[in-house]
Amino acid sequence: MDERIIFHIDVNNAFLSWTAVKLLNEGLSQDIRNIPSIIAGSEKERHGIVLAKSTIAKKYNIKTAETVYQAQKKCPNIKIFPPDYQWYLKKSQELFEYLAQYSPTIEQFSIDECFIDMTGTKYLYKNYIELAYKIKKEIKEQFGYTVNIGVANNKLCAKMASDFEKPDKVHSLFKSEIKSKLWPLPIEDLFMVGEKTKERLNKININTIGDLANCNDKLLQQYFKNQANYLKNAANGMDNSEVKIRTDKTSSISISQTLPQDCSDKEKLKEYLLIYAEETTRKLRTQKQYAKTVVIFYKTSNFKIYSSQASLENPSNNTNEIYKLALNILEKSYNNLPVRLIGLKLTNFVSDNNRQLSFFENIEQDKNNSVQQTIDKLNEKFGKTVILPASIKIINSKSRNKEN
DNA sequence: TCTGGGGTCCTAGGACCC
DNA sequence: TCTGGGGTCCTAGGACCC
Repeated sequence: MDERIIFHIDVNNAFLSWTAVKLLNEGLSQDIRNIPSIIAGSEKERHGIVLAKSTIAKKYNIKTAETVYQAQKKCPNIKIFPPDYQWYLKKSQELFEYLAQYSPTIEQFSIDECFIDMTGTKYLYKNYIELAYKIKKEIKEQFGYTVNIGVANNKLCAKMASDFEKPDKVHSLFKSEIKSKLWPLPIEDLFMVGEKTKERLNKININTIGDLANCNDKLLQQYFKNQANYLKNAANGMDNSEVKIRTDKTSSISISQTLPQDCSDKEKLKEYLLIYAEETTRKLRTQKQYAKTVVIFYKTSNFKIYSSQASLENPSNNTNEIYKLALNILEKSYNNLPVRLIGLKLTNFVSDNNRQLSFFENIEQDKNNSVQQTIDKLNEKFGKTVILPASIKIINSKSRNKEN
C-alpha cells in the first residue's frame, strides 16, 4: 500500500496575525507583527492573559497564557490589543475554504490548524514539498499572513513537523527523518506530553523523545499503564489515526465566564445559568442534538475547580428543561463560597433520530420547538440575547454598556 | 487589582445487576 | 449462607490541546 501523505497547516501567531491584517485593512500604518505586541483580554474584567504574541514579543520570553501583568514586567512597552473572535472565525473559515481546493479530506483541528490528507492526489501534485511551498506562498499573497506546513506520512508527524521552526516555514518529518529530527527534541515537545507527564517521564530518566523511543517497554508499562502505548508509538513517529472530515456535531457544549468579581449571590448565579442555558441549548439545537447530562462547574478564588452533574430521563435541547435541571444542581451543589467562575456544560448527546419520546411529550415538544425556533432566529439575527426574560436583559445591557 | 474559554479523552470509585 | 466476580453506567476529577 502507498504511504499516506498528510499536511498539517498552522497559522503563525494566529490571533495576532489576524488582528494585524484587520488593523492594516482599517488603515493603520503600523504592522503590529513588527513590534513587541500581544493579544490579551482585559485585566479589569479579570481576563488578562496573553492569547497570542508577536515574534518579537516571544524574544522577551513572553509566553501564551501567562498574565498581562507578567508580560508587561518582561517588556514594559509591550503593545496590547483586544481579541476579536468574530473576525477570527471569519478568517478561519476563509482559510479552510481556500484549502479545500487541494483535497476533499480536511480535518479542522482548531480555529487555526488543520490536517489535510493529500494521499489520493499524487498524480496531480508530483512533489509534495513543492506543493506545500506553493500553498504557503498563496496564503501569504491572498490573505496577508504566514503559516507553517508540516509534511509527513501521518498526522502526528505532520503536526510535530509544522512546529519545528517558525514562522513561515515548511518542514517534513518522514520515516527516515525521525531519528535525526524527532529524537533529539525534549520530551515535552511531544504532542500530548504536558507538564505532568513530562515530570513523570523525567523521574524515570526519560528526557528526550529519543529516550522515550528507546526505553524499556516493561518499565514504561509499569508507570504509564494504558498511556504507555501511545507514548512509545508517538516517540517512534507512529500514528494510524485518520484525517476525519469535520462535522459541526460536538460531544459537549459549554459556556463559562470568569466573573468581574467573586460572587456568592445565588440569585446572581441563577441569572448566569439562565443565560448559559439559553446559549448552550441554542448551539445544541443548531447541531440537531439532545443532551442527557447537565454539568455545573465552579472555580473558587484559589483556582480550585469543582463540578456537579445530573441527567435527564429524556435527552433535551429545550432551554427551560435544561435550565430547570441546572437550578436543581445548583441547589444541591453550591456551597455558598464565593466563586470566581461559573460554567454550564451539556454532554452525553443523542442525535435527532434515536431520541425516545413519550406520546404526550411529543405533542408538547412540537409546540415548544416552533416557539423556540422563532426565538433562535431572532436571537441569531439581532445578536446573542435579544429574547430572554426581563431580569436577564438587565444584566446583559449593563455588560454591553461597559463594553461600549 | 495576576492567572480565559472551549473542547476531547481517560481514570478511579461506587452503585447496581446478574 | 462465610461473603466471588464481571459488566455497565454514573460521577467527579484531571490531563491535555488550541
